[in-house]
Amino acid sequence: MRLINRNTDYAIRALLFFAREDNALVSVSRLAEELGIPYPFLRRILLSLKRAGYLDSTKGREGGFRLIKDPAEIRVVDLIRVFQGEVKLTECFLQKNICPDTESCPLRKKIKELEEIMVSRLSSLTLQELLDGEERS
Amino acid sequence: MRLINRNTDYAIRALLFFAREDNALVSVSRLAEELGIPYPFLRRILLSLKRAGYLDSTKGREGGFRLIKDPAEIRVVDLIRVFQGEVKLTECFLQKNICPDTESCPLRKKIKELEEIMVSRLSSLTLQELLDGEERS
DNA sequence: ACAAATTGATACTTGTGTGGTATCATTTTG
DNA sequence: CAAAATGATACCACACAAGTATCAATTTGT
Repeated sequence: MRLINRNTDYAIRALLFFAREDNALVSVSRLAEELGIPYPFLRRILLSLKRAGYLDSTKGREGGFRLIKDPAEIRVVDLIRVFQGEVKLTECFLQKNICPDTESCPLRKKIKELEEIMVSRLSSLTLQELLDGEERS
Repeated sequence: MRLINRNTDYAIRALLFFAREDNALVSVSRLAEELGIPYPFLRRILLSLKRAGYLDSTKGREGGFRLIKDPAEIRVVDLIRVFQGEVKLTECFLQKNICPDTESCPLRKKIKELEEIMVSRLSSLTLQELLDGEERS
């Protein structure tokens, strides 16, 4: 069971790097080298982050990506949503035929409670907080 | 992202059925029909539950499985462990090369916190509680 | 002008895990 | 002694995750 997948993980690392780099323009090739992430994989991730509004980019030689959002306003839960979809602990099969009635199933109710706790915690976790955590250690 | 998979889900439903049936001997074929679960799949699940100490069985005609544990002592977290392994939100890749130092990575620390909350909540959730929840609704 | 270096877009490959099936052996009982 | 049950294990199919490859468009240093 995995809370965040590789896409999300890499995305967070990349955004932290951009933030530490003081929002400078950084090319994928440099970033891939710095972070030890496969170049073509990272490229696709940065494109997604751009489409999601976290980065902008300039093409051509000397081009690259740049952070355009305040780390204090980048929430981990939203990054998870970009790469993995909504945070739902009760996926697919619990719903359909077997357990049609959401409200009456006590197991589903309990899992739903857990889900709400997770989402609320993840919602309050921002990249800024992760940056602060780095410095302190 | 899924907290419990199909094995665990079916296992819980099966154990609840045994409990409601007052620990009587029930054959896989009957149980499969009652719960609408594919027979051979359910069979394998019950075998696992037996090996894990929740059920015993008698062979032969008129044979079947029987619950041998108090629902108040069957914890959902342990059932998850049987079918999905330890509850770990930080699986595989966060550990190895990329982020070798467990303690210094603020993201891992946060995820670890979440994991502890989940495990503690799941540990206090027993089948008896699910049974009580059913009656009330 | 033009080649090199970059982003944009998307299709492809590969490995693993989940959900489910099939088969054969053993045991019990009407 | 056949039917019906458990015991054990091998196999199959699909989905998803992780990663690769390719081609087009854009910019810039020389």
